[in-house]
Amino acid sequence: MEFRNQKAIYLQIADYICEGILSGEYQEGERLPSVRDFASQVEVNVNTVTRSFDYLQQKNVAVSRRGLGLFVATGAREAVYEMHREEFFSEHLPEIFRQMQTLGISMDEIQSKLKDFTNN
Amino acid sequence: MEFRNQKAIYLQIADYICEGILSGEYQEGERLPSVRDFASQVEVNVNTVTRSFDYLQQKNVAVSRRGLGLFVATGAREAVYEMHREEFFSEHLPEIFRQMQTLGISMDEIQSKLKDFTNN
DNA sequence: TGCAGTGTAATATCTAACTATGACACTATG
DNA sequence: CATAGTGTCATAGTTAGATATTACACTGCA
Repeated sequence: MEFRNQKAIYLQIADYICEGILSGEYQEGERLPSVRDFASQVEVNVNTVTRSFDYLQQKNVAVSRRGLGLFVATGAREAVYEMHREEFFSEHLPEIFRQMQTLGISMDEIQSKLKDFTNN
Repeated sequence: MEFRNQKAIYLQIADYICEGILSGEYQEGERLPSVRDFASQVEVNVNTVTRSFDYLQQKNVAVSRRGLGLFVATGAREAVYEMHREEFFSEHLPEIFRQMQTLGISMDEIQSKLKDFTNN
C-alpha cells in the first residue's frame, strides 16, 4: 500500500477499509483482518492500525469485540456512502472546480481524461 | 485565511501566493508582502511564512533579496502554471475519478454541480 | 550616520503522527 | 486447563510542523 504525505497514514488505512466496505469486499457483520495482520500487510506499526480502528469505531463504521476482532457495523455501508458523498461534493469537488478555473481547464478536457482513465 | 488540517500551513500559504501569481495579482519582478506583513495578515507565525518563502525559492517561483524583500521570479507564472497543471492531472483528477467510480457518481452529476458552482 | 524595514538565523517549546516494544484481558478451541 | 489469537493499554523515542522570541545582517532613505 502506498501512502501520501498530505494525509495521516491511519486515516488512509481507514479510507482503504471504507472502500472495501463500499465495494462489498467487506460485508456488514464480517470480521476484518486483525491489527497485527493489517500492520504487517501494509508495513506499518500496530499502533497506527489501532488508531485506524479507533477512528472507524468513532464513525460507527466498525465495532470491536475484545478477544474476537473488529467487525463491520450494521448500517456501515450506508454510513460510509453518505460520509464520502458529503465530503466529495462539499470539499473535493469545489476544490477541483476552483483549480479548473485558475488553470483554465475546460469540462471537455476532463471528459477526455475520464475516457483515458476508464480505459486503463 | 482559512486553513485545512490535511495540508501543512506553510504549503497552503505558498499555494495562495502561487494563485496570486497565476491570477496576475502578483506580476513577475514585483515585490511580495514582507514575511512580517504576511504573518500578521494571515495570523500565523513569522517562521511559518519564512518556510513558505523558502519553499517558493526552492521551486524557482520567487527570489529573495536581503534587506529588500521577496520578489516574483521571472518565468514564475509559467513555472507555477506547469507545476499545478501537472499536479492536477496526475494526482487530483485521478483521485476524483476513483471516488466517482466508488460512489457511483456520473459525469452528468458533475456537470450539474459545476453549473451551481459557477453561478455562485 | 542613524533608523526603519527587509530577510535570515538560532534557540526553545509544543503537538500530532508514527514507531518500537512489552504487557494485559478476553475468547475460542484443542 | 493451556494456548494461540484477538483487542487494548502503557511507555518511550523520533520526526515534521507550528509557535514564541531574540538577534543579526543588509538595504534604502531621511
